Amino acid sequence: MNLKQLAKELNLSISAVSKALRDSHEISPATKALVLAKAKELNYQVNPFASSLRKQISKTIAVVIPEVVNDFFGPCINGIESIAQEKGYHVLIYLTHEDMQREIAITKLLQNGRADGVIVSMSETTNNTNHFEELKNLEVPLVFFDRVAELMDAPKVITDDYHSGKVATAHLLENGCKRIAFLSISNSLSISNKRMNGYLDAISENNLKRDNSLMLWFTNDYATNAGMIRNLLTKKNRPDGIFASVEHLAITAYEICAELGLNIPGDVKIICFSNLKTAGLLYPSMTTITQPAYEMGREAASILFKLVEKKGHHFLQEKTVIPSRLVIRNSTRVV
Amino acid sequence: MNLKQLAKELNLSISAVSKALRDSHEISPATKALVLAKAKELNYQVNPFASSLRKQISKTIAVVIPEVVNDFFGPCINGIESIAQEKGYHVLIYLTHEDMQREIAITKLLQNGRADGVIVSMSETTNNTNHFEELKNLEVPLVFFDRVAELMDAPKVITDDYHSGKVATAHLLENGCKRIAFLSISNSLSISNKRMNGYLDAISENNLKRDNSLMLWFTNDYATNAGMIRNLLTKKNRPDGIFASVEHLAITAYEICAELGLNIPGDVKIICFSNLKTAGLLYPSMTTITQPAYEMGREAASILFKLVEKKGHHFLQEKTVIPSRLVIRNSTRVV
DNA sequence: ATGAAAGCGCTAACAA
DNA sequence: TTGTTAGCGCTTTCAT
Repeated sequence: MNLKQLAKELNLSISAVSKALRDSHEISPATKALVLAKAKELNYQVNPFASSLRKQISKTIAVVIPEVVNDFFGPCINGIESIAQEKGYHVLIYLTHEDMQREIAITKLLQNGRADGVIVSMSETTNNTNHFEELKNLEVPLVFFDRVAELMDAPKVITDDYHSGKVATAHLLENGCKRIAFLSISNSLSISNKRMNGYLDAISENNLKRDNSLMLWFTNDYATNAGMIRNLLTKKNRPDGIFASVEHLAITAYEICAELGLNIPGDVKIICFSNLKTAGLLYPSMTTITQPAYEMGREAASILFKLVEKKGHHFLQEKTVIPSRLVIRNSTRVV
Repeated sequence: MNLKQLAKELNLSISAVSKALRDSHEISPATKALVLAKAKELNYQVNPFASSLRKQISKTIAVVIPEVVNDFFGPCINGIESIAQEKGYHVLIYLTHEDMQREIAITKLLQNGRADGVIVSMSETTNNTNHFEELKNLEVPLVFFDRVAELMDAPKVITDDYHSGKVATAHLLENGCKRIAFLSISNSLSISNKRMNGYLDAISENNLKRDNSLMLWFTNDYATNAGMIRNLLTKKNRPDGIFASVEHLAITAYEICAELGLNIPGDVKIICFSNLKTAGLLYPSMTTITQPAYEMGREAASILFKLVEKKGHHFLQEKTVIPSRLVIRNSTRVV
């Protein structure tokens, strides 16, 4: 069923029908009604390719991400898709599998107008951004999120690690902690440092003294880590609060507490970063800070659509920082 | 950059260039080389809309799923996308948010050839399949996975719950368990029963007697559930193995064991269904059965492409059952 | 081996 | 208010 057939059925010209369907002001209400009714009756749907070819608009955006295996990118897709659905756009998904070569191949595919805009979270192995620059030069609107190309002149959506660190620490302070340990891994310095600065500022703003013996950087070896935490928790001046910047360190701490007979949250309060939906279930007495994945997806999509709708006008180049969420899960137990 | 411009640059006709680019046998090797070189130089990319319009083929598939928030649909997308990328197809994602009305709206969007085929996992609220029948009548290849439309004549990819139940139970038996409890929720009877039948058959095949007091169906209330498990574990003939058909029941059991001073896996061995990547980390002494989400995605996509490539020939209508995986996580501890 | 031309289905400028 | 027509860029048949 196409316009031609529909027009014939209605004894109207193709263009009249086309205009009626798009609610053009130059078509009489009566005709419009007629056309709409017939279109519905015959289940007419515009051919997206003809339309896109003619209008040079795809009504489609592309999302280029590493994988969809963790608790972050899934909700991101949800956020992006929800905005796209609102705006009547379609969403193409491309996975790089953390491989720069695939990322390059994918951006090639997007150089021909298949998508009106692209949302990207870069692969781990990506060490230059020429392929993204190419896209940009082709006037394809581009928004980065989470794993952003720092040096590129394009909108970026990231979480606020400093703020998260501060909020997490403040939460423990508000709950009576006086000696808060900061547990971190050292492999992504920028994030760790931001979180640590939040931690330090929260402490000084509460007129407490910084204690370097409470700040620990961990390895990739479980036994070593467990030992470090055991040391921390058995010394006479042990912390009454633990802020773990990574989930697994919190879990280890959780276990060591159990081993040492320390009560959570009675003796030690633990807070950590986690996007695990079931974290509350798993650790009823642990508080978590959640990356606002869904919101980041929505924000990235919103920015992209602004660019798409004013195609070529790169008026929005700054970084958008979305605060993480403090999720206090220890009050309710959901089963 | 389009064919016309490229042809002009080369002093060739549009059709010659087009043919050369698609490696037609009616173009001389010399010309082909010339064309390819120029195309690369000028970064020519075919316009997908013109091509699709002309060929009536989109080189795109659509995936219609409820959400991407859990540990199941994420890996599914990975599986689907990996096959699509191999085949040179693009992947459109549509989320129903468990809402039948959205699902209907989405299937409407797919009635105009935008996708060459559709992979569906139905929304919870979907109570009839007219919208899918419509798609099918339009000769759009359709494959269901996980949440399948039982009554529809279309390929379906599901997991093998009976087999999973059997394997889980057998695993405990092989590890010396004699009295294995079966913990289940009652809200999805079909799945529960299948898993239970696997459990029962494994038991009888090992010449053990069925003990109905070891089979428990739980509620949605944590306290009640905890009480039931506490009862189970404190009676004199307590089980030495627990097969939980749902993750949270296993966790509760895990906690009650701790509370009662029962050793895991020394006194009680626990196995449960879980797609949580971190399950092994969280519960080093617990074994899990994993839904093969990634494989299901790949399988669904494979079947779909068979249909797409022989469009209209619905030669593959049977159910594909993919066995779940037994993941023994207690041997290694990944941090 | 190359080129001319029709047309996929739609939109929009222009005519009537 | 409605109709005519010229493409959007590509593929493909048919001619050369």
